[in-house]
Amino acid sequence: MVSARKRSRSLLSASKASITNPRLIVLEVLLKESRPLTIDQVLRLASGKLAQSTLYRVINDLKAFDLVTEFTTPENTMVVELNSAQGRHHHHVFCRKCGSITDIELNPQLESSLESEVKSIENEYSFSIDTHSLELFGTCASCS
Amino acid sequence: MVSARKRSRSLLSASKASITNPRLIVLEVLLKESRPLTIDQVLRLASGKLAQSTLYRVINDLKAFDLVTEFTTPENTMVVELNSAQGRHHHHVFCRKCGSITDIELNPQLESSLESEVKSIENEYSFSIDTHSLELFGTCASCS
DNA sequence: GTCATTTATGAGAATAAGTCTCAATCTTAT
DNA sequence: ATAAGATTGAGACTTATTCTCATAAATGAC
Repeated sequence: MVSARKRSRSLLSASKASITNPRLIVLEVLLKESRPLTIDQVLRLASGKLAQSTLYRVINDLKAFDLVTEFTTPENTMVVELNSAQGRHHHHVFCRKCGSITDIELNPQLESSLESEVKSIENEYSFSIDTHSLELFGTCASCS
Repeated sequence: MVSARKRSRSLLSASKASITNPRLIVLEVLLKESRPLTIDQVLRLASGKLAQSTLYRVINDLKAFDLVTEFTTPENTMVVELNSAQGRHHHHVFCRKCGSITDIELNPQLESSLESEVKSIENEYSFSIDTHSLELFGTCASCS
């Protein structure tokens, strides 16, 4: 098992991005947690080794390198998620109580009928659609 | 055809909410436009007859009366939408260029398989899920 | 209708998330 | 090892939303 630090390095060098401490820290945190994290969570997990402004900037950089994806919770806070090696298309479940975010995958059949529906919506409304996101809201196991 | 003002009044009285000018103005604007509107759009359409702080408060009130729904665009700005009489479950398409928002309905079959998938996700992840939202992103007809 | 009580409003202050600035510090390629 | 270029940190700034509180409007009892 390669260390998170080494994996972070190779992610950056594979992206031809310069290898700096803040970037490594953010990637390591995301690799170790392997779940979507809010800014606050990343900041806390980096335990003060990171300026807030740097974190925001680093996230934008990593997004540009296509290493992470950014989205926002229903409460409008920014969330970062590592684009895993496989990078499967997936969706999110938000817990209204504790705010936790869980990745889910739809069963492939449904996902593909969703995609064909999207195609017919493109026609019907003459939109051109490049992504979709399905979000589920409720209460997680530990909160109910 | 009943006037927007009258319809707004009866919406409020049906909700046992007190009938005030700002509330009427917001409801009228939403009734007249009959599409989701951002805060700025509502303010502009109310042409200065409404304090910004009042608008935010009124929106929260109307939400509490279950007369409107609030959500946010991918750019994180608040959007209000009237809960129409029928109040059909629907989804949104966002135009990345002009920011316009369009309501769409999925074909009922797909919507119901989505719902049964949601049920099986509830089991699999032991979440209890109360709503879902599907959002499509792309470019609208007039922008492409 | 009038009045007293309750409730909502407006204007601006306060908060909070995210972005920007710029001098100082790392990275990289040579 | 060094110079050129890219990145960082700290805090100022911006912008969206919420809060405060004195004033004004709405309601319900008479």
